[in-house]
Formats: sequence, structure tokens, C-alpha cells
Amino acid sequence: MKSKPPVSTPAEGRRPYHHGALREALIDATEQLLAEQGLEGFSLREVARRAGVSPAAPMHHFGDARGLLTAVAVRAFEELASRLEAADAASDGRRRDRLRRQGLAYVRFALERPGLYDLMFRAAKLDWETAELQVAGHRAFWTMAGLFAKPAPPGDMTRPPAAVVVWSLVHGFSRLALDGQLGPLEDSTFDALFQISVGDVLDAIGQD
Amino acid sequence: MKSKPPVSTPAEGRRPYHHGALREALIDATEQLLAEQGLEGFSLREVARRAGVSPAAPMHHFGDARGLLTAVAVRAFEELASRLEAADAASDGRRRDRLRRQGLAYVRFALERPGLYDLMFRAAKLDWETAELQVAGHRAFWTMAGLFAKPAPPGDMTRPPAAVVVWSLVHGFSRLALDGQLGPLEDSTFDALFQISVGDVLDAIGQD
DNA sequence: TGTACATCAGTGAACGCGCGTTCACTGATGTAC
DNA sequence: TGTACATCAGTGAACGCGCGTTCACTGATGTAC
Repeated sequence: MKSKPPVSTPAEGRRPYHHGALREALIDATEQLLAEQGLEGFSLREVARRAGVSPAAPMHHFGDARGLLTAVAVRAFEELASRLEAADAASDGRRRDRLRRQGLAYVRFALERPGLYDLMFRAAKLDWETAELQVAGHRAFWTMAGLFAKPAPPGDMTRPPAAVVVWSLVHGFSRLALDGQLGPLEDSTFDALFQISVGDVLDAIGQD
Repeated sequence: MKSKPPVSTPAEGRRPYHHGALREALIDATEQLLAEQGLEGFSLREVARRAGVSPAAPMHHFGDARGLLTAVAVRAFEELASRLEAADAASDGRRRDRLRRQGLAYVRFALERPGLYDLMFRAAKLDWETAELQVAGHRAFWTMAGLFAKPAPPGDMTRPPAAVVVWSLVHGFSRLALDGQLGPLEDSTFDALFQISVGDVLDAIGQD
């Protein structure tokens, strides 16, 4: 069990010089790290360690730490958008129901992925010039905002007032919950609190 | 101009060994630093530098960096509470007007003091066991929440649903604006955006 | 009023840390002919 | 089918940084008698 020959053994036991799928592996490792330690726990070196690669390796794929985090945020916005779309598809088709379901899905996403959610709105850690990020953020935003207005093209920062209200509600609720301002996380199910507070207001806003 | 005697000159030009009001000076320096560089720019050492004192000096007054930040947050919550109270006092006395004015005052505070506002909700940087912080936070919260329910005692995390909605709205709006999600800061006056979006919903909620 | 002494509020050097990034390099891959 | 060579994707050591905190210390203050 102890005597693996220290050199070669050509096709087995030798980790290859090239990783093969390092880019994806680094993004996965970052997501995992954020899930475990939160955004404050992130470091490029730790991610490299988890991917089993030297600290300089990530640079080849992302340029710098912000580049990696931006790629992670793109995925996160895409997942958020997908969840909102799925919630919408599960609705009865009336705006009121579509809105309430999307609102709940939004809050659940934030509470289930606190590290990712922090990242998505920490502007200094991201490069919002990146086209993919703009597209993914745009898609998520307009999944909800589309209930109130025709989507603006990506890159356009137009924010219909009704969408600002709805986004403020769900984002504010999520942030307050995540930051511990709505009581200890372990005690309460925020779903219930959401339903009797923000959810009811969404109902009113969603009325045709 | 060049020949100040290098030693003594008893009562003048000698900075005294004891500062006299270091505690306040450190809090002031921190507020200034947060205003200039934001929360990410904060460091204990930089604050000590600005107060003209050795890096270890703050420990005597605050124990550690969190202690200092907590003291700063106490002041910040007090200022927020004062502004909400002032807005309330300027109202016509009807709940609808009281709520809308408080909401606007809240958002203005957040946008005028971004570094402080970040700090107030970054739980990891603060010690929420500190009684003064609980009291100050409680006072600010219940200035708004008092429009909907009888205040709970400090330390109690009860959050009336209507207050959760209102707080989510103004906090969410503030955060989105600060994080650049409502468009570039330099272009727009957020007051106007607030009035036609969140403000109108507050009106509806404040209706008796 | 004077004096001893405990206590308080500072100093400044040092510790130990982990970080992002740079650098010169090397091993592997893929492409042109 | 083989071979030269450019390019790509890694290594691992090192750089330089600023940080929060600790430590042994000292100067100033205030209190007891």
C-alpha cells in the first residue's frame, strides 16, 4: 500500500500536466467555497487549492480574481432567471399569480444561496462591463419586469417603476433576512413571513 | 521657520502623551474614512493614522476592530432614527403622510451615507450583543414600525408584517440604488424615481 | 499640602498571516507542410 | 505519416503588501492618607 513508484507509471496515478477542464472546475470550486464560507471566505488561492492547481493557474482562464467571480455571477444570474421562469410557468397565467410565485422563487433563491446572492450585488467584486454578465442580469431582471413593461434591450438600464417596486420588495426582504434583521434564521421559516407580508403586497400590485 | 527646538518647549508644540478625547476622535475618523473610501476601505490602522495615534491605541477603548465599528454603527442608527423622527414631525399627522415622509428620509440617509449604511447591515462586522447597538437599532426600526403596531421591548425581534413590507421596500430600494442596479448614480435623482415607484406604494400601505 | 502608588492611556516594534499577482520556466497539444 | 514549431496551460517560488493584534514599556493622572 505504501510503495507507489515515485516516478512515471505512465497511464495511471499520474495526474496529467494539463487539467482538461480547469475553467469549469474553478467555477465549481468557487461556488462550493461560497456556499461553505460565504463571500468573505473567498480567495483565489483557496479556490486554486480546491481545484488542486497552483495559485497562478486561474489567471490563464480569468485574468484575475474579479474575472473568476464575474464568471460565477453569470451562472448565478442564469440560475435565478431559470427559477423565475419555472415559477412563472407553474402559475395559473394570471399576472397576480405569476408575480407572487416569482416573488417567492426569488426569495427562496436568495436564502438558499446566500454566498452567491451576496456576490451578485457586490458591484466592486464584479466586472459589469462583461457582456455575459449584462445578458444574464438582464434576463433575470426582465423575467419579473416583463410583467409590467416591454423588455428594454440588454445594456439599457431602463427600470419601469412597477418593476422597481417589486424588485425592491423581494430584494429588500431577502437582504434583511440574510443579514439577520428579521430574526434568527434557525427559528422561523421565512416562507411564512414572506407570504403574510411581501406576498400580500405583490398580490395587490399584480392585480390587473 | 526651521529651528523649533527638538526637545520640550513645555506648554506648546508638544503633543501631549494623552490624547484626551481619543474615543470620540477614533469614531469621527472612522466616519470620515467610511465616507471617503467606503466600508471596504476601512482598517483599524488607517483610522489610528488619521487620529495621529499608534496602531495599538484603539484597543484600549474598543477592544478590537469590531468594537470600534459597533460604536460607529450605534451613532449611525441614532442618526437614522433622528432623521425619521424629524420627517415624522414634519408630516401632516396622517399615517399616509407620515409613512411617505419617513420612507423618503430613510432612502436619503442611505444614499447620503453609503459607507455607514453598508456597515449597519454587515452583520459580521458588528457585535449585535452590544446593548447600545440593540437600543439604537430598535429605536430606528420602531420609528417606522410604530405606524403599524405597538413597539416591542428592545431585544425582542418581533417584526409586524406591515413593517416588514415597508422596511423591505425602502431597504431594497436603497441597496439597489447603492449597488448601481437602478442606473448610474450621476445621471438621475433617485428622489424622483422613489416618488413614482416606492413612494406611491407606501401611500397605499399608509392609507387608514 | 505633599507624597506614594495604583491605574490608566498611550508608544512603537514585532509577530505571523494570507493574499493577489509576477516571473521564468516547462510539459503537452495541435497545426502546417 | 512524420516532424518542426508555435501556442497553450500549467508549475512553484518569490515579491511586496497591509493587516489585526500582542508585548513590554512608559508617561501622565488621580487618589488615599
